[in-house]
Amino acid sequence: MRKQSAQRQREVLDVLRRQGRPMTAYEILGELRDTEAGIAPPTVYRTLAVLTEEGRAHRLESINAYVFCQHGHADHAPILAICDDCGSVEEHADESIMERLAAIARKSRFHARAHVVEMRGQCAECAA
Amino acid sequence: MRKQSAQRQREVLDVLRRQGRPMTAYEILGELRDTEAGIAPPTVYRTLAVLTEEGRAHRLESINAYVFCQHGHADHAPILAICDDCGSVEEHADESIMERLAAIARKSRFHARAHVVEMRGQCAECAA
DNA sequence: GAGTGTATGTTATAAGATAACAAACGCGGG
DNA sequence: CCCGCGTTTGTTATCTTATAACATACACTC
Repeated sequence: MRKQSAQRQREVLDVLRRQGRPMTAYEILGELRDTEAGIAPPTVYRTLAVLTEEGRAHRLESINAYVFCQHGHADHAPILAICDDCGSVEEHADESIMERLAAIARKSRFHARAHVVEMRGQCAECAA
Repeated sequence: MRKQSAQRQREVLDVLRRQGRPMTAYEILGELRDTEAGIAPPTVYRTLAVLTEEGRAHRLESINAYVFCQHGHADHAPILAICDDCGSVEEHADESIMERLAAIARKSRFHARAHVVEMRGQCAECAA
């Protein structure tokens, strides 16, 4: 009755894609429980760790939630614009910001392994 | 027996400055309890909300902690380099990154109210 | 088919944050 | 002066987020 992690990952990713909005780990857990009774938080967190590591999902640090990765951007960190009104997230990429961050890191000899770039505010629709 | 919020804010800021490192809300709470017995989490969170709002302290979204603001940078968001080994934080400012973010927001008509820019990795000392 | 290393499941609890209500203060009008 | 009322602060309880620690099952090799 155990599941291969690859299958778990697909399931979680499917939930995120279906919903198309940021979800907390516990919201995802709730969805998974519809089809699989006894599943517990650590399972979800472990799966999300893999998915975010691989860039197939993103963690929204400022709201403790996760979204499906829109962009197939291989390795550059996403810029996430989070609407505080409707909860939607837009994903952007910008090479120049990443370069600039790299430059700052170089200058202070900081070895960056991960970046977090988020904007909080109102999306176009909610601001209208 | 009540305290003016201004005094509370000074106390919290003093703790953060004294320690010179990121602290969680509960760590700050612990320090405050040394001098003031019955203080509770909401008091600390409320004070931190004011301080971060005013830019006198920063919240580290990716590690749920707070630091004293080094820079007196009036209104531009800080770029925070967090060392995962020793926990130190370096604060940077970079106008061009903020402009670039503003440009991205403009293009998608996103109304940004706050920015989060963090780097996670190893500081110069720990990488040496 | 026993031994061993790794992946997954489970239980329990730690850590972070806030809702909801209560009490104190401060200030303007009577 | 002191009453009423809005605002700030304190308190209790609870909710949400996340993980430690241990248990079990599987996969692979010899």
